[in-house]
Amino acid sequence: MQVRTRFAPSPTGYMHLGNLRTALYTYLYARRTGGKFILRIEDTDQEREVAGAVDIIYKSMKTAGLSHDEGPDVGGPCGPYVQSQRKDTYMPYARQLIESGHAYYCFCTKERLDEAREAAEKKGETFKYDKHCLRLSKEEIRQKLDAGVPYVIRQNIPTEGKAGFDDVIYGHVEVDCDTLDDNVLIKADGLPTYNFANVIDDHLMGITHVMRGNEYLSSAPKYNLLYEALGWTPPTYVHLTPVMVDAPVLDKDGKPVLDEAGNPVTSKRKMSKRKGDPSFEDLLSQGYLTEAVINYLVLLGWSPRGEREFYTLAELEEVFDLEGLSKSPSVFDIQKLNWFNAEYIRKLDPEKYLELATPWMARALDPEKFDFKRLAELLQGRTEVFNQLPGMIKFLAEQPDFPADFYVNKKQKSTLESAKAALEAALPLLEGIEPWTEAELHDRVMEAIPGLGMKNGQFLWPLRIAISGQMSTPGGAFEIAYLLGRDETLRRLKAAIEKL
RNA sequence: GACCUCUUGGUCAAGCGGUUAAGACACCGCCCUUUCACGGCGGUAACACGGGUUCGAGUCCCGUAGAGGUCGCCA
Repeated sequence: MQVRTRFAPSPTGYMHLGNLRTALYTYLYARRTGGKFILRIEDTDQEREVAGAVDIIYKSMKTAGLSHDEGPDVGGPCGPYVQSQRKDTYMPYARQLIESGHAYYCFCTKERLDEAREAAEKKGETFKYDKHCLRLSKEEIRQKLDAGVPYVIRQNIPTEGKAGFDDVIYGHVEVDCDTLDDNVLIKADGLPTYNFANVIDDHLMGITHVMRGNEYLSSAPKYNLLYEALGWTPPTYVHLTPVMVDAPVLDKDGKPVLDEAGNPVTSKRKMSKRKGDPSFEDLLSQGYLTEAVINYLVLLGWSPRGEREFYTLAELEEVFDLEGLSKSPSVFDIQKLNWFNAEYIRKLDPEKYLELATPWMARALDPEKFDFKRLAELLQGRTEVFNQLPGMIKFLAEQPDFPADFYVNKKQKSTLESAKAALEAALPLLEGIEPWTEAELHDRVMEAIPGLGMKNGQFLWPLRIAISGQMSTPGGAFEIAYLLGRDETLRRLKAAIEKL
């Protein structure tokens, strides 16, 4: 049987990384098995509708390279693929379940339920609907329906026995039915809840493998009960672990909580856009490469079981499997992502790098005044994330103030005295250099250093400090001098000698 | 609180009854070097705990602890 998987996000306005990873795994499994990948929009909560949110989903999937075979925008044999447009498909199944006794009308008001919930909470008990409306007679139900009393339809969970399901990652999971609540299947507005819609749609769309977040693990037994009641074969379940983040614990005022040593206390929690964790879009706009994010993400919770770490999407489509999926949550590690990103950036064609880096460099420097091409060559091997670029090069536009002890470097045998001597020797030397090219700078300076009785470091270290004002720079003294140009280099050099 | 699930270094993870318990990131040291980075070499660091089962357990079973999830007319 051909595999059919689906990614079924609800439109929230952004693609968070946990969702992206779920989409990725779901996509990969379909591709690997030669199956179909379906996109379905779960928008049955009309109160939470966010304008433009569906477009963000399309856009994110497209940039990530996760193309779907069926979906709202591309069509397919099982449409519509937007749940709010399938409103009428759910009710008949709900009626069928009522007929067979697996569901029932419920006329309880929200107020009554809230009270009951509160009462249960006070007693320290778990709230469970008391099946109050299950006891209504056919007559009573008829009357209320005719009178237009608002109602919902609830699943009628057996009061005894067990319910369970099989999961590829977790194996067989089973619970006592009496711990399960009679969930609402159809809401008062006539739309189905997720609990119902996912079962109906997955079946109608022929989904063979349901891959979704592990937050559904607890409710999966109920879904299986529904499949049974409808006489359908349940899909293969694959519940995916959440992506966590190890974040500082905040107190009521939003300040970090500190331990006795004064270090921030951290704890792991699910990644959350609302708590400030980055979404896919955020990462891209910060200067992460799509390929790096995908590569990092696929390995966060899945292992190819080898030593290889670099994979393109196309390669993943060949090797992804369910066996490598992890059972425990994984913590998102920005440092490892940064490393992946740096690796991908280094592998970029220089022209491509220049293209991507230019807007970031332009935030700090005027492209008319600086040689961006040369700068890009210098920067490519040192870029982790593009948003670090402006900070790395802004010293070229404006030299920062720096303390004199920058000149002191034990390893280079540079002291305040030697630095002063080096700079004073450098000034006339540089003044005579023509043309002002890196090669010329390099050759003339290198041939002059031995005659000054200095080590390379004794001369070059202070020179670089004097003209950059920084301990570390993207490039050595010659590169910086070239980028700065003759006038600015000499100006900075004179100012530095003055200060010493 | 109840129910479900999980637990190998700081992080991602390999391991599927017998290993000196891989590898990667991070960190530290050395080398290269006009700084930083890159690269090369090396290092610190883990099977949550307690019981079983077994000739033998990170691997199987049971407890305990810790963590995560669920308990909505949200998905």
